[in-house]
Amino acid sequence: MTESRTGTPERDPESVSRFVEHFAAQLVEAGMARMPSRVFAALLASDTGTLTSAELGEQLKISPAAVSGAVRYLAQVHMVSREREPGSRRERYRVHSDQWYEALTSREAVIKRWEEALREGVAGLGADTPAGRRLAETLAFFEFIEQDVAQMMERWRAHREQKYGR
Amino acid sequence: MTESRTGTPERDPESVSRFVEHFAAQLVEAGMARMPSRVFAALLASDTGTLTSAELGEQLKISPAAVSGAVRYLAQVHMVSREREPGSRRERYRVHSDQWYEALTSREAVIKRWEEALREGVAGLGADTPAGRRLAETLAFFEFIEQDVAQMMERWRAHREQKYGR
DNA sequence: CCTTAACTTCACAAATTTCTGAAAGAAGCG
DNA sequence: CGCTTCTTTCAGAAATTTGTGAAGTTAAGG
Repeated sequence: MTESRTGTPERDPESVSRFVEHFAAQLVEAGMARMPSRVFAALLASDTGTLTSAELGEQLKISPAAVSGAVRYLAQVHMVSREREPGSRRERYRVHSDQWYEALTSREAVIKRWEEALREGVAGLGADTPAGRRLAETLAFFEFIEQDVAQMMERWRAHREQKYGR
Repeated sequence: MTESRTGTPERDPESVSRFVEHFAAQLVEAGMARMPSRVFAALLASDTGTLTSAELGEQLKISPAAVSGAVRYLAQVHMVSREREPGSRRERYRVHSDQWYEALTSREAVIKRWEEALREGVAGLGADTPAGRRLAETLAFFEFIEQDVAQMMERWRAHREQKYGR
């Protein structure tokens, strides 16, 4: 990696942009809206893991309105958190790894609603019908997953600690 | 559950439809397109776990073209499989639980592409930069998940076997 | 208080996606 | 073969989603 004379590794905007757009495209393909995907990718690729609205707008060439909307969504699904710079009306947005891993894997709210729909389905179709049994088994699967994913995250934390040091 | 005089549990189309639309709505909210979601939910709620194109079209009040498109997508992501009724040009579509649990949890292709994008990002930004390190850790997380999810599915199969008998 | 910087909301134009009807394409069956 | 039944493809109308500029809101700092 090339370095500037200050000792700070240089950030090639070209490389950053290539990653941001490429990674965002994958998120879009997985069902996430375009702006939130791009904003999130930009945060991931930032040095400090935080960016202000203005920085996001400039880097991604989007309006303040678009930043606002994207960030509202990302905060809602706990993929980023918002911070107020003390003594300023400027806002900072941050990716915090642990937080977004959780958001990604558990999707708790989503799974909970799937389970709810399945429970109603079992009740409506009858637990003793073939379809009812299928729905019940699907429900059992989700319940299992939900519980097991929590354990998986613990294993991940242990794994990372061992790999990167605490 | 009420039964008809034939001994077959009755399927109240009203209940079926309520479930189908409700569950499909959750899938849509999770990022899946509307028609595939509805078709999939209808299959889940069917007695045999299979339906023909015509049945799907009639039940969901959609055109043959819409069925075709939805089913093409579902087959592509391995959530349903297509079968040819022997001695007929009629096609049947089937949900097979194991199959779609796999599809849902692993999303192998998706994760692989995420990993690829992250790897390029690490290379482009430099593994020795703060951002590069963040991407590398994210990559490590996905690699860990990918491997652990496979084990989770084995645990599920064991769990189910014990719960429902093989 | 007033000014001003920053974020948010809103209405709308543009782009995209979705679903349909119609036509074309397979494949069984005589 | 050719008739018939089913499925797929395709062009386009309709609906939805997206992103913007402009106006509105909030709060810091005189």
